[in-house]
Amino acid sequence: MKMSEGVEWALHTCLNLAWVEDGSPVSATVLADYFRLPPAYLNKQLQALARAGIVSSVSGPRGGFRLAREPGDITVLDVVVAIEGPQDAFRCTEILRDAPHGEAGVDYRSTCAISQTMRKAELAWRRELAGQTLADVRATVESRFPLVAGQTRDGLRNRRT
Amino acid sequence: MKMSEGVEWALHTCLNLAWVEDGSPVSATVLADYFRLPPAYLNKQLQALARAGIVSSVSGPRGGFRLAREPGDITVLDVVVAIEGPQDAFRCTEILRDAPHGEAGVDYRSTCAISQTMRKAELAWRRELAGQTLADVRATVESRFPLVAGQTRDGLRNRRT
DNA sequence: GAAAAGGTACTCGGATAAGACATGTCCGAGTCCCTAAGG
DNA sequence: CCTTAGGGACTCGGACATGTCTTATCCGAGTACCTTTTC
Repeated sequence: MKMSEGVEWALHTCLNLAWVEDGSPVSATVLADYFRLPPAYLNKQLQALARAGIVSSVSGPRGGFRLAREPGDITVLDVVVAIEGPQDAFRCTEILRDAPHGEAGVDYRSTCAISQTMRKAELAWRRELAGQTLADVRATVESRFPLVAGQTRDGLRNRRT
Repeated sequence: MKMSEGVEWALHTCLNLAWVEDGSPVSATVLADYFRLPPAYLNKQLQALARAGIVSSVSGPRGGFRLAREPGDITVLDVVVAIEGPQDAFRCTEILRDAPHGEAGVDYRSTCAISQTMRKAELAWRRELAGQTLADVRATVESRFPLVAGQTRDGLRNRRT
């Protein structure tokens, strides 16, 4: 059970975008260079974020990506789902149906106690992630490390050609 | 982020073992045939459970697997960790270290706000799974479907050669 | 008849292939900006 | 000098290789039981 590494990239990149005060787009190349990541692959992740409506893309010179919504309206869960997909980690394949007394018409995804337990746990996980918005994370960082906001802004600006 | 299918197999199989009142071992072949699963592959999962001390194995004819502890002392988390491994789904690779102002000596796994958020969510997930023992699951099923316990016992007994 | 040695069949256990998914890369479609020519 | 058409460069977007992990299978090590032989 390994989460895609792109989730980490996407979260940090979204946080960086949240620090760009003017809504000017930042190219995938600049965003990738900031963390020394493969530009083309980060671009791929950003496309997923764009499809999910978290960032909006601008083509052409001076183009790039910007946050499509306010940081307070973007939860960490939104980003995770955008990259990983909406499916749960635990997928009940309803093996009870193949058991001796299994019946074809029953929906074992909802009746099976094990499936319920796993789903309940994932729900708790999602609840935690949905309770943290990008604005919350940004505020946490700014209160602990006040310099970071300015450093990031400058770092991204200097990398723009 | 997909959890191994073996987790579902292992949980259902452990639950079946919890219904074998006498501690007689049940072979992997019988356990696999009960759900029409590939025997050799289920055997592999059972080996992982044995390494984790959840089941104990007996070699030779009339051998097989039995629960190594009381069902009340086996949590769902124990089984999941035995199959999936102890590592978290989200692995912080500390990309902040490669950022412009990143420092080599800092442990970003503990300071990074994003890493903390993800870890907190996984902790909530683990807490849910650790709160459910195999005895709890068994009791839930028995209260809702009183016939299942006897059916499972008979089903496993009949498959023994 | 009882005991012991040997063989046999059945079990787990780890080493070994095949497939699926995440990772990484490349080139094309679209867009804006700059340049330059013409009015 | 102003307008406008054209070229060029830069961006996203999706299609195409590669690596790693899950899935699946196979054969060997070990053990209990049964058979057979001997006392």
